[in-house]
Parts: sequence; structure tokens; C-alpha cells
Amino acid sequence: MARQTPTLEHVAKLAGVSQMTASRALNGRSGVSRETRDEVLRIASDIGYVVNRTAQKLSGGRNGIIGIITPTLDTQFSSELILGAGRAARGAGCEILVYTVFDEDRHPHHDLLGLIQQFSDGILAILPRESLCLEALSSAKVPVVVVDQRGGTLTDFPSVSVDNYGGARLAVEHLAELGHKRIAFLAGDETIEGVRDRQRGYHDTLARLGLPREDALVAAGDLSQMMAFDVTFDLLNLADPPTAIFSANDQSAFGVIAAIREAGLRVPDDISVIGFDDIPMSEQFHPALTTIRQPFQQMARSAINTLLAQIAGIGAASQRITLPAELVVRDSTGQVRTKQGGAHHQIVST
Amino acid sequence: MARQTPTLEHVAKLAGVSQMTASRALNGRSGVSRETRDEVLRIASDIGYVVNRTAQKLSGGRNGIIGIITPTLDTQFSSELILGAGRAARGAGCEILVYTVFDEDRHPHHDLLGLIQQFSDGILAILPRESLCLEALSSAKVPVVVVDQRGGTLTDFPSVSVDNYGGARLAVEHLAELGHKRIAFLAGDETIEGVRDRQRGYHDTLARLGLPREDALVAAGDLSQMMAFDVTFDLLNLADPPTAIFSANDQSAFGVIAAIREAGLRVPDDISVIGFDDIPMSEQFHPALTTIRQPFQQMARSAINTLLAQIAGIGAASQRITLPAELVVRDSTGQVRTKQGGAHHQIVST
DNA sequence: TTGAAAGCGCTAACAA
DNA sequence: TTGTTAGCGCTTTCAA
Repeated sequence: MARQTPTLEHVAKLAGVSQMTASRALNGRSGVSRETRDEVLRIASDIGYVVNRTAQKLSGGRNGIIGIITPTLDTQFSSELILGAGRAARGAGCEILVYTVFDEDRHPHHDLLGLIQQFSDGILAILPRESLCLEALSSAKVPVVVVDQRGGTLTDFPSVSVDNYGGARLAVEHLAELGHKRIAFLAGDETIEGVRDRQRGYHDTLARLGLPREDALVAAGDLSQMMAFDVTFDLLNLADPPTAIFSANDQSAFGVIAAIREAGLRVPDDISVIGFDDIPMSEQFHPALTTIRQPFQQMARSAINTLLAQIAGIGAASQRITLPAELVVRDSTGQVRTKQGGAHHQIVST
Repeated sequence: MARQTPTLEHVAKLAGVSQMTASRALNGRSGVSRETRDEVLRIASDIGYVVNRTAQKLSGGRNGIIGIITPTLDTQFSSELILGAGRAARGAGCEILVYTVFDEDRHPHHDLLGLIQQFSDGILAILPRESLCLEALSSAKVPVVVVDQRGGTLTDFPSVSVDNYGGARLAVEHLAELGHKRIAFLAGDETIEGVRDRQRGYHDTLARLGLPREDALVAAGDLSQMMAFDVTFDLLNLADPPTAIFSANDQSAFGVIAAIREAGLRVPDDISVIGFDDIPMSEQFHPALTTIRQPFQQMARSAINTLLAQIAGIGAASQRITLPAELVVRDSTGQVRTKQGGAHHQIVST
């Protein structure tokens, strides 16, 4: 069809107007008569005109692209967020482009920033970890919104995160209501602010409810399933083992459950397990995982809206949005068993 | 520092050369004396110059960016591939930008193509499904390489995929060597070429080995864990149930194993399970999953190299690369149990 | 080995 | 409501 990519010039010429008028019509700006606009639009569509966003950007305008920076692509966490951001952005007529900053990166973060800026109207930074990126981002020429890190001391970027502290409270309260007293916590990566908040929530709630707080009940994980599997045995081998385990994230919870089974115990009959995140897998897992849901969609939407506002020049300089977490009760938590209680499931292995 | 983003003009001025010379030096082209080059490079680095890739592209040159199109971000499959592509690209001095084409997309694919082209020197399309994208891509102005689909009839793009057929053969042979005769297959999404190849491999190998091929031994899945969980019961409830199940992908295999357990059986003691993909989770799963490994890194590297060659103007017009799959034996497959065999694990539930 | 001129496709700013 | 001019930052020609 189009032997040569159609440009604004072509559209303008065919419509018999100036490029400027065509541009205005195409971008839905004011200052164009209805008829002219319709005509331009029709022709553009006819010849399959697609605006060149590269030129758009270069000439100092907006190009309707939002850049997303993420440290990883292989965690449900990021992909859920990106998915949500994509939906929200497209809803607002924007496109998103994703740039991955690998951890291994000895990448001059300077460069990366330059690159993203050149392409987009604004940056959505998914930064669970207090990474170096923030520093680089602080000299950004386009608006930035940070997801999942309030990044207190470091920057003044608007941010969106879930109420990690409150979510942890919900988890512990749920367990307590089921009669659990010895509640263990499988900690996660300490470098992640949100994860530290969960641990604080665990501790404080235990204290408030008058439940035992012992160092031995806190196992050190790294948010990975494998690590969780390993350290769970330490918990299980305690003289007075926990009847419930609160895992810092869902992924770890899977490891916890695997370990419990490996030890010949059952979930939730012998031990209850609750996670944090509510990734898609959690619902499919057997037993379906009770967990604290992060409202990924909502977080993403909120972040995009904030960013869009910044781009438009409206919106507070530095707002911090915290969204509530939600308890999702499924099959991995249950009433605590009394020691002398009746029948037990057991595995007879010869 | 930089009160205003430094441009080539600044660099050139400071170095006392023309922009063109500076450009040549920065891009490592010939036609610049060593001294001039070094000086330009030094100054550029000093003032924190970062090339504007947008301008670079607009002015008709390459900009060292590879665009990746992917239908999903939330499958290990895509993220593994993207990860690998990122590594390979960076190794070659390129950056990658990811664009997600949602399935839900009523997106004028025309637009998307335009967008990606404008930004990049070439496109890597991860297209397991025979999507509409291919059609849109066929009018691309930049080179395209397709991963995971040979897309026979549709296009002539160079492509990279794993030997799905051969992988399936490995899986069945492995099971057969362990003494299994009744081997079931959990099929996946029929719209995916690679998945169909796996099924063919399963069938043909069964035939070659003289093993029973029954329709009842093939369950219809959709590559999801949940679906796999459900349909596995059909397999288990067969009058003469299989002693081994070959699942079209790892994710499904997890569902299969969960279902087997739910039915009170053990893996691999009672039933062996083998997957396909070897996603990271498979190693961590309990039991660790025996599976057929797709060489994601290698596929990605190969695709990037092919693409780079195309961009450079060398490289065959339409080559199809098929990489070998590999059997990874872990804990989910074992010697078949003879019916009258000795002790069994069993679960006594009251 | 170097430089000057022109232009990629678009949009601000200004003018009419 | 419309058009003109200039220029974004770079690279391609072509010339020196």
C-alpha cells in the first residue's frame, strides 16, 4: 500500500491545508473548524498516517508515551503492575514502553535516564528496592512517579504504594482470630522498604494482641520460594513450633507449604500459612493460598493518573498515596488445632 | 551539574571541531584522527553527554535500539526470553525497549508497528500464537525476527525456535526407558504452533516405540495450572490410568502434580510427571520437576544476533533456526511401579 | 581527515 | 480559524 510512510506533509497537502492545521486537527486541539478537522482525519485514516512520535518528541511536544522502568520482568509483582499501567495508560490514550534495569547493571544510570526521557513524556519507576536509580532519576527532565517505595529521604517524587504495615496487621489478626498464638514470620529482603513495613506490622500487632514475640519465630528469607523452603524447617524444628506462619510474600509461602508437607504435616490442618501479594498463582495453588492482596491494578492506575497529572502540569509536587491492602481468605489457613484434639491426618510411610 | 542537557553541539564546540567530526568520533566511525577522537570522547564524558536517540533515529540513522514485541509479560516464557535478549543486546551495545501487545487489543496493529519502527533499528517479535501481528509486521520498514514461531505460510521473517518435536520425543523416550507404557499427554493451546509440534512428537514417538496411543490418554489443557489441575482427574479416573503424564508445559505440570496429590497419590512413586520449558520455578518445585529445557538464553541470543545481522544488512533473508531441546531429569519421574510391587506410600485420613 | 549544508517529521511561537 | 517561520539534535550527503 503505502510505498512510503505517510507524513504530516502528505496529509496536509491532500487536505489542502497547512501542516500546522493538520497537526492541530490530528491532535484534537482547538482552533480548527469542524469540517477541516473531519476532512483531515478522514484523509489521515485513508492513507494510513501514523504520527511519528520520535519527531513529535524532538520538536518539543508531548508524544503520549510513558516510560516504565522496572528492575525485573520475571516477578509477578512487576508484570502485574505493568499490565495495570498499560491498561490505565491506554485508557488515557497513551502508550507505554518498558525498560528493564538489570540488577547486574553497571549501567551508567545517567544514560538510561537520558534514553527514557528522550522517548517519553514521563516515567513510572517500579522500584521496590532502594536502588541507585532514584539518584539518577532525581535529575530527570520529565515527571517521575515511583511505585512501591516512598523513598522518604531520597527524593520528593510522588509515590504510590500499598499499606504494607496495615496489611501485615490484617494477616496477624486473621491468624489470631483463628486461635493461633504462636505465629511465625518469614522475613524477606531487608533492603525493600515495603517488606520491612510488613515485619513492623507483624511485630506491633503481636505486641498489641499480647501474643508471644520471639526471635526464634522470625526466619530470614529472601522472598524466594527456595530459600523459604529451606528455612521453614528451622521453624518446624523448634521445641515449641509455630501453629501459623506469615510469609512476607506469596512466592515464599509456596516454599513454606512445600516444606511443611515435606515434613509430613498438612496445611492448614497442622499449620496455617498466609502470604502477601495475591499473585495469580496463589489462587491456583493447592491449597489455595490465604493472603494479603496488593491492589496492583489500582496502584498502577493511581500511579498513571498521578503521572499524567504531573505531565499536564497539574497535581501536587510530592504526594504519597498509600492504598489499603485486603485480606483474602482461602484454604491455607484454618482454626488452630488443640494439641489433644481428636483425629489427625498422618502420613504412613514405609 | 548540567543545567541544560548537553548536545552534540556543545561537545563539538568545546572540542573545537565540527558537529560532524564529533558525531563520527562518538560513534566510533572511521575518518577521525586518534587524537581528535580521544579529545571528543573525553569532553563528552566530562560534560555528561548522552546521545539523543530520538534525533538519531529521526535523522535517518541507527539508534542502537531494539524493540521487542511480546503478547504477555506475565509468563516465565516471555520474561526469560526478554531477559536473554536484553543481555545479548547490551552485549552488542544495544538497548532494548519492550512493547506489550495485549491480546485484548483492538489495537490498530498498524499503529503499533509504526510506533515501534520509529523508535528502533529492528524488531524482535515474541509470538507463540499465530497472531494478527505477523500480518502487520509484514509491512515493517525495519528488520524483524520472530521467536517461537516459524510462521510458515504467513511470512518470510527469519525465526528462532526450539525443537519442540524433538523435545517431545526426548520426554517420551525418557518415560519409556523408565518402563512406562501408558503415557498420557496433557495438551496445550492448539493455536500455538510449538505446542502442536510437541503433541506430534508425543504421538509419533509413542508409535515408534509401539506404545499405546489412545484418545483417552490425551487431555485438553490450555497451558494453565488451573486447567491442568482439573483435567488431570479425568486421566486418573480412567479404568486403566496412565503411569506417567507428559505435560505440554511446566506450568501445567504443577497443576498435574497438585491434582495427583489431591487424589492421594504420590509423584513419582505412583505417577511420573514430566514438563516442558524448564522455567526457574521447576527447579524449586517439590518434587523438582523433570522437564524438557528450552534454551531461552540461547534462543534470545540467536535471535538478537540474527536481527543485528539483518540490521547491518548482512544475513540471509529468511533463515529458520531451530535449537535443540534438552532433557533435564529431576525428581518428578521415576521407574514405573509394578502393580503388585511392595510397599506403597499412602495417606490415612480419618 | 575534516567541514558545511540540508533535512528527517513534527510542533512551538508568532503572525495574519 | 489558518498559515508562516524556525528549530528540536542528529546524520546524511557532498565538498574541501
